[in-house]
Amino acid sequence: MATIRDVAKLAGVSVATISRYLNKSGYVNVETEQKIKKAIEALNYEPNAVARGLAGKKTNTIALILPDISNPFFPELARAVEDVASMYGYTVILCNSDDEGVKEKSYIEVLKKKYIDGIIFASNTLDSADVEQMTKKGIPVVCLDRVPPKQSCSVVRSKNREGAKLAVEHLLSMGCRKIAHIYGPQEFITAKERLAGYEESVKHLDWYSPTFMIHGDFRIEGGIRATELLMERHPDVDAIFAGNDLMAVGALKALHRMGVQVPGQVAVCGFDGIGMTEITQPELTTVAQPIYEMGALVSRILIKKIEGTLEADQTYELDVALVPRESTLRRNEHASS
Amino acid sequence: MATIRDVAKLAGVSVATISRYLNKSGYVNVETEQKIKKAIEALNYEPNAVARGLAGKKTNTIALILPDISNPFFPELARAVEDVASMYGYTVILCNSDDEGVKEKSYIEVLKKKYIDGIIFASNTLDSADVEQMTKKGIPVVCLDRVPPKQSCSVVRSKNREGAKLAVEHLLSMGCRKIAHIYGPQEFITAKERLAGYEESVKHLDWYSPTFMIHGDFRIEGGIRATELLMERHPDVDAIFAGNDLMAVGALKALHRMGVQVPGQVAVCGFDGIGMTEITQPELTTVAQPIYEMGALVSRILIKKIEGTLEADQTYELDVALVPRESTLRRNEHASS
DNA sequence: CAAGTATGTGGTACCGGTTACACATAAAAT
DNA sequence: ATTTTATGTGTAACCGGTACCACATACTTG
Repeated sequence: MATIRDVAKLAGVSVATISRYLNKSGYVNVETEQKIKKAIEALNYEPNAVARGLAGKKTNTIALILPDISNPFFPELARAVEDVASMYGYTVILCNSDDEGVKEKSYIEVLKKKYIDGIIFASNTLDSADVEQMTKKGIPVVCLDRVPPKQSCSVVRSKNREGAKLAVEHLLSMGCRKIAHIYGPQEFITAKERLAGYEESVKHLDWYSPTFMIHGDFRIEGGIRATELLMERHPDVDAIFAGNDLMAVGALKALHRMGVQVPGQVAVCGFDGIGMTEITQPELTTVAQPIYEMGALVSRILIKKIEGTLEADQTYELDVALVPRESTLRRNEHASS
Repeated sequence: MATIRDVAKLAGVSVATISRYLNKSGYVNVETEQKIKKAIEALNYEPNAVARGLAGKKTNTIALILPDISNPFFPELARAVEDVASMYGYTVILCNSDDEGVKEKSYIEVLKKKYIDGIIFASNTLDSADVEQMTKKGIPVVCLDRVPPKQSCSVVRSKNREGAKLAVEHLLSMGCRKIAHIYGPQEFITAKERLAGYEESVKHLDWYSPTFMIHGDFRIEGGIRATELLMERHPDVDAIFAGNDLMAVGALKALHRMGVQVPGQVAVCGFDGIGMTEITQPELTTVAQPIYEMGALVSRILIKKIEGTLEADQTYELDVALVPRESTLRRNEHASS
């Protein structure tokens, strides 16, 4: 591999001039430019990114820390992050934290040593102290969805509370009268907000009771167990709003096993809009987050922070959209509540 | 951030000694060791990975180039790769190639500049010339599943032909008599081999005809279209073996739309063993590849090559396993063919 | 007792870039 | 005519490590 000094020698100029040429910083004469071009061509020269990183403390690398890439919510997000990053000339490091603070911290240690330019957090546990520490050390951080908006960094999230309301309204409009909610672990702000939205929407209704709210783990298995518990406790429910799509899938599975018709006897609605919702039978109604857009946005924001184009930390709240599908399709549409 | 020279100064020794201590290379006196430890502690010193990378041409970073992380086959694989990598102290860079040669090459360019230690290819287009070029430049490459085994690098793959035979045999044992195959794009060696396995298994049967082999694109949509075409052409098929799970899901969807019972009228079997197969209705029988194990293995092999523990390029063929589920469950089990 | 070897440490070139600063020249402004 | 200012280029320190080599002791060996 040729180095900048080789190029300098061949072009008959100094390394400084080459560097200036490469970075378009400072003056370079047109003729010199030609000579340099030729030399670079001839030597097949590629500037060494590591050396650049060391000298400039910038590596054009960002990290994406998420709980688990094999959780179906994240691949699309990761794809979006990487698409935007690569568009801007950045490379993406993938980290699976399993939502464990220890792992997160150990990743951060490594990433700092590697002069990573910025971090996207889609993982949970980190408290704002940690984040602040990062940003103070000059490493921009952007958080995604799952972080309480104590403004120590920019945050991209979506309207969970509103989404939950959309779901409940939709179910009501479909004629459902007893709508249960399977909520996710309350450490997740998303789970909390969705639960709150649900509660707000239903608490004034005559059938309302806290026993319609059942805990789940944000995974299929949890959705199954919650649904079993629910149907035992309230055989008369006619709708389940799950705190995320995975649990909704679980609900579907459980109901199918019990021989309960969906949407005939019980309607089911999820939240997130992951691809899976289109392959269940019946297809799953869901409150879709714009997953790809969220990833693209979070990536763009991080890069802007890195490049100094953006200063103020801000919270971006993206709209969610109800995607009505078969799992909530009922004959008596638009019945009055 | 403290540097090695700060530590040296505080400990009253030279940087060389610190370096020796850090890398456990060469001698360091026990007492000196204590002083160094203290100094490191006091300064909260962390060696700079970029500087190390520049000096040692080793970055403890590997790249995973795959077509698209949002293809459900890859998240689990990526997870495995990252798990193993992080266990060995490596960091993983994620690249989505969309199976486009141009993108692959541009990633490779960047990765070389970054002194990446090795590359895992789960992407298609690269020919062995490219791979050879890499390995010659001292960058170890390991290929996954989708690459023709012209031995220019180590390859991890699974037994596609055998898997296809398993699928056909299973369908036959379930009493199916006319088994169609939706094959994937023939640029993919996996698709080719599965097709070959299918053909071998059925060509001696009296109903065999090339018209039972239909082209699909390895995605849900392609599975749907292929199934529609197939059912029009051969309304009498009683089983579909799809070249991958996504197309099997498509088949399921198409059949459901047509009002064809699965497995009653038509049994469906996929290939890959992605998570989706457990959430369809009916659940999908599939020839499961050990996806996580493949990822873990490929990662381990790459790291061994990087660290010189492994020299000879080898091909690892992993076993696949038929996972029988509802989509092929037929009354007349074990009927004779 | 001289030579050889294991132990311990320091000086410094080097990895391959960036960039501050000095210096030179030509054109524009005063 | 002199001072600015814009243009163009080179020298060398620096980023923060690694590792080769020299050198100094303290024991073994022959």
